[in-house]
Amino acid sequence: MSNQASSSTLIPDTRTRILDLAETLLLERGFNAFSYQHLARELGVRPAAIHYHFPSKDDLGTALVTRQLRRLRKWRDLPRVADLPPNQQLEALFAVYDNHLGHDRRVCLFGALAADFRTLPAPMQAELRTFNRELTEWLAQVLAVGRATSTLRFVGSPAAKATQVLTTLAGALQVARVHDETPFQVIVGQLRLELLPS
Amino acid sequence: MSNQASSSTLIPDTRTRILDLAETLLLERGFNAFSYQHLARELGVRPAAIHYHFPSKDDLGTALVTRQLRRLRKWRDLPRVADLPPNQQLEALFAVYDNHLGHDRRVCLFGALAADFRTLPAPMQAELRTFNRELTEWLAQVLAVGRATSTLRFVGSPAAKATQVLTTLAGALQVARVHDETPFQVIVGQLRLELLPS
DNA sequence: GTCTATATGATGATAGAC
DNA sequence: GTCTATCATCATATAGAC
Repeated sequence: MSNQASSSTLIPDTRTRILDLAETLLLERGFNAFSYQHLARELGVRPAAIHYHFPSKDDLGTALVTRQLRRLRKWRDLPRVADLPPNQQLEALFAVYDNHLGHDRRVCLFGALAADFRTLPAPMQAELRTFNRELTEWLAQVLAVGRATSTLRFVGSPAAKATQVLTTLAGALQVARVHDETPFQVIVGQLRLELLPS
Repeated sequence: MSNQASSSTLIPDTRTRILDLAETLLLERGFNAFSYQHLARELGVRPAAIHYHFPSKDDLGTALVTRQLRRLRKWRDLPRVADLPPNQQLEALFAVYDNHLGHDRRVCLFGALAADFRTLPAPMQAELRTFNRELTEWLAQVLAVGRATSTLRFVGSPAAKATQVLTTLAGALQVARVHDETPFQVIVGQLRLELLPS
């Protein structure tokens, strides 16, 4: 723990370098499409070196989701996000997905793991459920306040709309992967058109 | 070709049995999560027997997408679908996704392949793009007619709305996989609420 | 504490038997 | 034409060197 990502040093330690690379491969190719060999080759070490930091691939996968969950909570609670009006919180959410698009059209964590879900280790499944539940609850709250203050507009319950919007955004990144950026922009444009009062 | 699925016999030939099982595994576990061994064990043959019918896994994968594309075109052109009014065509589409849900919460073809897209062979990628494009074009047409005849209601272009709705449906099956059927029903309920005039 | 050499099994694919 | 025995390679994982 001498050189963590959270410290002030600029050079990440091996553990963090592994996590960063694994995250890239997960979001760009899928969990079952990269191996310890891929990681090791890219990092200039032997596969077993990865096993030291993450005994099994299950451990690595779980660590990846746990880190993302930690990031979600941190992001959500940032003053520059938490203190925004609901319509701008929604835009901040769009910006996160747009940022994925800019990083070589990465899909989001949920979109990367949903299809292969049944092949994932149980702890990873549990963490991903928590991740999605907390994100949905956050957006439901944003939507509820937004409608109450007339800065957002929609029919149905805030919880239902939150589930729908997040599902659409996850899917939009997948469509962008299969085709190009256009459908993503089209979908987000459609969401804005529907949610933001004219 | 002595015993094809399209013939009147009830016992599918080996090739069709392979395709059916591979399709199940693809939609329930993902393309990179099943092997020729899995197929062979289940079918009671050796892995190399699969290689006879589909020389490489790439060939098998491509055949799977091609078959689904053929089915899509057939379904779309069925009188009982093509002759419906737009709102009922939309319901017919929902029924297809609901049917996936009923089959052990299978995701749709697109949802199964999008995350791992970059690891797929080029012909498979091309077929999946065609599949998604044709489905979107079909729905866009349904939506256009629906709005013109006041049986469906939405803002934005029919093409944009079609892209959004299909993306949402694909995502809804993925959410159902990760959690349970509830979010799927919630999302489809939300789509009905928004698209069908009250 | 950190990593390398090595083992064991699964993977996709070939050559050849029936 | 259809499938089986076999292969080379890659997968994850362990035991042990530094």
